[in-house]
Amino acid sequence: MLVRTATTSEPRPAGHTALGTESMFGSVELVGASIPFARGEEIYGEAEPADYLYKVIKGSVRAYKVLHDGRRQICAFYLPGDIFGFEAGEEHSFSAEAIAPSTILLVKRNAVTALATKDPAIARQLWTVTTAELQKMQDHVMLLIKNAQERVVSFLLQMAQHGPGADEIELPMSRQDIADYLGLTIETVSRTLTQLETRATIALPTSRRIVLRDRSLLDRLNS
Amino acid sequence: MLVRTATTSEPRPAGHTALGTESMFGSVELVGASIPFARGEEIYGEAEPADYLYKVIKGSVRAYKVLHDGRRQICAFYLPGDIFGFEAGEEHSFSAEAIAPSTILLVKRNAVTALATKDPAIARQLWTVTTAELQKMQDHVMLLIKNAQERVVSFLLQMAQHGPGADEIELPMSRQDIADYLGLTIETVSRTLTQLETRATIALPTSRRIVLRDRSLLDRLNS
DNA sequence: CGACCATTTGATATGGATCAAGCGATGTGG
DNA sequence: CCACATCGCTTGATCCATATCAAATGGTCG
Repeated sequence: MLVRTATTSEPRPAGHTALGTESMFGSVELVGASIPFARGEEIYGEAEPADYLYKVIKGSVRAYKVLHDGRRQICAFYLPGDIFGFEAGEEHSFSAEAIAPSTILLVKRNAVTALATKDPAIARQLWTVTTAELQKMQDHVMLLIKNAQERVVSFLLQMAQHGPGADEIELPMSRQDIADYLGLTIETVSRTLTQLETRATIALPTSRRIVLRDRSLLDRLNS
Repeated sequence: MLVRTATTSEPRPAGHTALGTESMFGSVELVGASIPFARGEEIYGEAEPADYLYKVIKGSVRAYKVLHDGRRQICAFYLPGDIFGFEAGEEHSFSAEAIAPSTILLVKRNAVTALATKDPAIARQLWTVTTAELQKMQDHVMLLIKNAQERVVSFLLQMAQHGPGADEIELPMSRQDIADYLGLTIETVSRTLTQLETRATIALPTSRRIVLRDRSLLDRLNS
């Protein structure tokens, strides 16, 4: 899910005219508040009014829903540069929490949409970010029909695309978070990772740090 | 997934100012071609240029992706009134086929987006339809973490919201299509349906026609 | 009627869940 | 500085929901 956003903080090739989200959230009319959140703190809850759009400046965020019986599904992780909080209606359809100590930039949704009606460039950016989100959701659906190993590998490759270090991943989330994102149990995630380590496909220096040892094999396992 | 679109052909209450998709696809500048498709015929394929937006006039459509090994995941069904073909990039990220003989209205995507930059109302509609699509995808993700019975029940209730007959559903798609949408096998779908019938929760006059006998129980099973 | 295809039903296998225990890192108080 | 509690993770044993394999049934069209 973290794959295709065009909103990383990586340098852009010169001459690339990409309508990054910089202008949307960087617009003088729109500067919002940069607010710190503690680990585990709620940013917004399901069914709360969706008055803001959010951008991760530092840290990471999980967006999730809880079923009646307590099962939790994490719909997305948002890392620095990602924008979230888009909603169909006037209310949030899921909750969002900081995974680690995070800084989040808040911008009034009204302000953005109002500006979008005047400035086609802003409108176009909103569209781009939203369809990218749609794409990520579709990818998530495809992920959920795969088997456990494929899910874990897909997840690792997604995470690898975000960080700057190509083959080394620093996970901001717990095994439980990964499990709830992949639709697996914590035990299955753990077992799958040790299995990959045993086969020397990855290395686990610590539980939160993963080194991709055999990228081509991982790509193959990813389908 | 078929739940929350505001684009059914049902009569709207008088005085309701909903920006239906009527104006978007009905705009004089935008009238496109109404094209007939045979059962099983491809409307567009994955990775083809996404030059059009589509609206189902008659019939039904399945949008799907196929994994390397042949597993097919149906991402969405589109019924009369539904609009589809939104994409993040310049290419379709999945394929679309007519399930039954269908009439599809095609409109140049360029024309719509160009018009959207001039007409905020059109832009707003595009936004609404896209976030509704996003919502449906999220619902689909939540569906895929449920057990077989819950998935089938969710599906039936979704389908029931579309048709005018509250408790009687005419399915346009095969068991295989349902299975590929729910991430189950055809056998599991069939067994679950017979099980619901045995318990008098539904009736199956024919395999394509389903009567919801105990709506409150179904609602409870849906979570 | 007979061929074909979709659906249902039955028997068995299996991947991942569940239940349960062990382990390692981190932190706290004596 | 060291017992000891805590928490997140890993590992093991068993169970179960759904997949898989296989066959029977039923509906449709020539």
